[in-house]
Amino acid sequence: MANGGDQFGLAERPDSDCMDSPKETKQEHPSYTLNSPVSPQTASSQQVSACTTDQNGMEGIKVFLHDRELWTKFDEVGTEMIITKAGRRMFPSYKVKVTGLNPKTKYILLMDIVPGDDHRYKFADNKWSVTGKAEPAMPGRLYVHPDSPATGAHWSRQLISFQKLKLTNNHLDPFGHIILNSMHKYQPRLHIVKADENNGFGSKNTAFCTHVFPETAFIAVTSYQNHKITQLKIENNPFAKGFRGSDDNELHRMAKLQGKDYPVVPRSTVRQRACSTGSPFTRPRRVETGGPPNSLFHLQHGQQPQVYHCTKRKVEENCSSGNHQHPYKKPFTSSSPSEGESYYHPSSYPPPPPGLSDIPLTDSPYSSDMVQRQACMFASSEPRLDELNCTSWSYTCPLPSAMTPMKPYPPYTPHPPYSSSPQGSRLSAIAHQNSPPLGEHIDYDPYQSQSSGPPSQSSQNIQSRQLSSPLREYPRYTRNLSPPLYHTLETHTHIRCGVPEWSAAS
DNA sequence: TCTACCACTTT
DNA sequence: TAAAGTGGTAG
Repeated sequence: MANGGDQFGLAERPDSDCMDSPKETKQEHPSYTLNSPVSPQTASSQQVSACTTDQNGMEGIKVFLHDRELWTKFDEVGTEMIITKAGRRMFPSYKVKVTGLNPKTKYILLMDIVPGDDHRYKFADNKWSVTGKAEPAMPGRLYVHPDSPATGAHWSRQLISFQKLKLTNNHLDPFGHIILNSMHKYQPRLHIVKADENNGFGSKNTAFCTHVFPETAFIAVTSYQNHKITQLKIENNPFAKGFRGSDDNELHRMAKLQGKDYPVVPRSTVRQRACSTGSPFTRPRRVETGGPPNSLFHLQHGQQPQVYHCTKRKVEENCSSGNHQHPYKKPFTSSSPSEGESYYHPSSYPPPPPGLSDIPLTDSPYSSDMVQRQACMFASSEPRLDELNCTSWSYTCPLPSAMTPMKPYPPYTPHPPYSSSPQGSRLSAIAHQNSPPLGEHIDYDPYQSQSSGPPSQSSQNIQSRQLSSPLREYPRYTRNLSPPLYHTLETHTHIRCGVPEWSAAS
């Protein structure tokens, strides 16, 4: 973030590597990619990392962050996202361009937001600093893109926008919004899940890959802390246009708002004590080798990033009814790719977001229905996709085991009373895996680009963790439930103790 | 730290 | 025109 890095201490990303972003005028940056569990892959050392595994058909997928320049601006100051009881959209909006998808294969695109570390922050003296240990992570929720499932051709056609995703601090949120804790750091992640008939969502080996753009990390707040962020929001968010203008205008406007006939000093002015550009949070620099930033999941020394692939498996019949085309909704109206995008490496990591298995991969009446809804949130379920059944959604949230293939989990238990559940889907595992604070669980080797190695311990660890991790059971949701609920998959994010990925400035 | 409300804006 | 998305403010 700030200072060329990021305010939160995420590893820096190579800037120069705007890879081949097709036609886009703006640069796109590939995200870090982690592949599903089956076979570990290594991210390419280049800017564009792609899923290279040839086993699950996810190889070659590249994701580019749209408007990366804007994200970077925020990141340099220390991005803050407002969270409200009713739910607040993210700004900048999370939009991506995806390439490398098989035009005829169906995919489900979803997002989740995992803890960036296990700290609670405070903003004082114009800087963020750690003020304590993080609150227990909320049940992770997945936001399934409303167009899901859709063919690769569809996803590749235009910018994919997640702008309707909303953040809330209401732990009992009934709308399916992503639940976050204020003053905590988070990292959005994108998951691409293969949804063809041979790779059903509920299958054990659902192929998927995860992409993480470090510059999209942010601290959740109930009101802006850093005035620079406020100004950036006002300057760039069309809905905040009313707050733009000259100082005089602002004074008059505020006076009017306050029913005063005299100018008042804008709060921003008062509050805004020369914000220092630097932020206490500096992301660890990426590995010396210069590979892609390993930011999120900081690499352990000597460890290589691993990409996991889920093996394909036939979709359970009841889950996937085939490939009917689902009526695509209106094309994204979001700015065209040319507006600028940052690329990022696709990171397909181990566990897909929890609850993925619950998402209808194929067009089924149900999926169609989903399509019509905005966001599909999924309550995370079991860690294992294979166990999910499409009839009812039973969500048990295990600890994010799969996330960290290489290391054992520290004794951190965000959600103490987990009821063990025999079930677990890999997808859900993904969610769980994803849940842990970034950087701690995923060992990601930016340099290893092609998958070649055996799953190694990763998968083993994942499995063992899944087995050993306590599961939390959630009520079963039937399709008769209100729409919002259906779209939400909750996953338990798990905060681990350990070295914060984003070093806190102190 | 959080919430409800406000005026203003885009959609 | 209505609905929804903005940040600011008071409490």
